[in-house]
Amino acid sequence: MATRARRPERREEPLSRERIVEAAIAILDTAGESGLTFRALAERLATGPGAIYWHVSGKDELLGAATEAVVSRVMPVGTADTTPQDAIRTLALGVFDAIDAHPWIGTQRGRTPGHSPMLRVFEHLGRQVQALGVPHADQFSAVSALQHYILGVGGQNAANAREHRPDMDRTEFLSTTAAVWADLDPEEYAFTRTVAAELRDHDDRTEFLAGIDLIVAGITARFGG
Amino acid sequence: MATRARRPERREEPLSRERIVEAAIAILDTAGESGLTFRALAERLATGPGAIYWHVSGKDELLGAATEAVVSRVMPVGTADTTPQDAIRTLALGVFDAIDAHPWIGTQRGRTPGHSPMLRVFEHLGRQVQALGVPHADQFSAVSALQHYILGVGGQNAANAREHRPDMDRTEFLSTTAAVWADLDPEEYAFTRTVAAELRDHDDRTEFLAGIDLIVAGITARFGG
DNA sequence: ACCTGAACACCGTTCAAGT
DNA sequence: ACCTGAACACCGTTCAAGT
Repeated sequence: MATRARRPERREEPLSRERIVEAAIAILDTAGESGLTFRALAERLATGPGAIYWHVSGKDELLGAATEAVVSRVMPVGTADTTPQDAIRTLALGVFDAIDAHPWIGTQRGRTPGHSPMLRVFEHLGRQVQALGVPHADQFSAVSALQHYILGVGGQNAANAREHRPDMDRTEFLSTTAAVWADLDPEEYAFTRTVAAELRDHDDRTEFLAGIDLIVAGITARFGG
Repeated sequence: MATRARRPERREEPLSRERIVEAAIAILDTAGESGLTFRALAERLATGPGAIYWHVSGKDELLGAATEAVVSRVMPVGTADTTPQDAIRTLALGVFDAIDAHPWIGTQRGRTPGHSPMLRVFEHLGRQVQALGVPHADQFSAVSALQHYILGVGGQNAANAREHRPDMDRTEFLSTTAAVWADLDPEEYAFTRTVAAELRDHDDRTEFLAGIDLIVAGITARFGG
C-alpha cells in the first residue's frame, strides 16, 4: 500500500529525441520559426533547456530532424500504377502542401553534406524520371531542375507566410501585391505591370503545377520520354 | 589660424543609409550572415548601434537593402541584340554568380508584399519571355518557373556555403557527398546511388544552365516561341 | 536633426551539481 | 545515464541624454 504511489498520475514519459522533435514541430506550427526557442521547448516538455541537449546536438539538428519527420510523412509508400508525369505531380504537390501546412520547412535546405532532409524528395523524383525514359546521363539534370523548382516555390511561400499578418488572408495579400505592382515605375517595371492584373485571381496550387508541367515538358522535349 | 582645425584629418563622412548598406555588404561577405550584427556594424562605422536605427528600421530592412544593392548591379543595362534564349541564360547566370559571390543573398526572399529585392530579376525575365513570343496568358507561369528555379538553386548554394568548412573546397565537398550517397541504403535510395558517381565531376554553372535550358525548352514546347 | 551608449529583454549553449 | 537550472556570452532594439 505504501510501496505504490497512491495516485498513479501518469508519470511523464522520459525525454526522447522523438518526443523533442514532435514538440518542436508543434511549436513551429503554432508560433513559427522565431517561436522555437530552447526555453519554450523546455517548458512544453516540463524540463530545463539543458536536458534537450542530451538528446539533440543543437538547434540546427533539431530543425533538420523536424523537417525530415514532416517530409517523410508525405512521401509515397508504394508506387501507384499511374504515369510518371502524374506521379511527379502528386509527389510535388505533396511537398507543396507540406510546406503550406508547415511553412518553416521552406527555409530548411540540406546542410549536412550529402544527406539532407530533402534527399527523400530527390530520390522519389529520380525514380519517376527514370520511368520517363530519360537517358542516364541526363537524369541528374532533370531531377535537379524539378527539385530546385519545388524548393524555390517552397522558400518563397515560407517567406510570404512569415511576413503575413495573421489577419491578412491570401486573397487580400494578392490584391495588395497586385496594387503595388500596378503602381510601379512604368519604365523600370514595364513587364511586371502588365501581369499585375493576373495576380488577383491566382491559385497557388494551380500555378505551382503549371511550373511542374513546364519542366516535365522540357524534360520530355529534350530527353525524350 | 585658430578657427580652422590644424590637421584636417579627413573627418568621417556622416552616416547615411548608403554607407550603412555598403558596410553591411562588406561584413556579410567576409563574416557571413551570422557575422552581421548591429554591434559589428556600429564598430565598423565608428558609432553606436543606436545610430544605425536612425537610417534603417531594423535588420530585415538592412538585409533587404543589401540584397537589392547587389542584385541591381548584375541586372543588364541595355537590351543586347541576342536571342531571348541567350539573354535568359546571361541573366540567370548573372544572378547565379552574384549568389556565388555573396551567398547570403540566397536566403533572402521578398518579404514586403509586392516589392521584393528580386522583383528586378522577375521584370527582366519577363521581358525576355515576352520576346520569346509566349502568349500573354502564359507569361506569368513561364517567368515564375524560371524565377523559382533560379532562387531554388541560390538557396541551395547558400545553404551549402554556410555549412562549408572554409578548409573544404568544392571538389572535396562533392567528393564527400558522392561517397555518402554511394553508401546509402540500397532499398531506400536506389536512384540516388546510381547518380552518386556523376557528382564527382560536376560543374555547378554548367548544371545550373542545363536546368535553365530545360525550362526554356518547356516554355517553347508548350507555349511556342 | 542626428548621434551616443547604457539598458532591456531576450537568445543558444554550457556545465557543475544533482538523481 | 539522464536531468536540472543557473550562468555565460551573446543578440536586436529602445531610449534618455547629448550635440
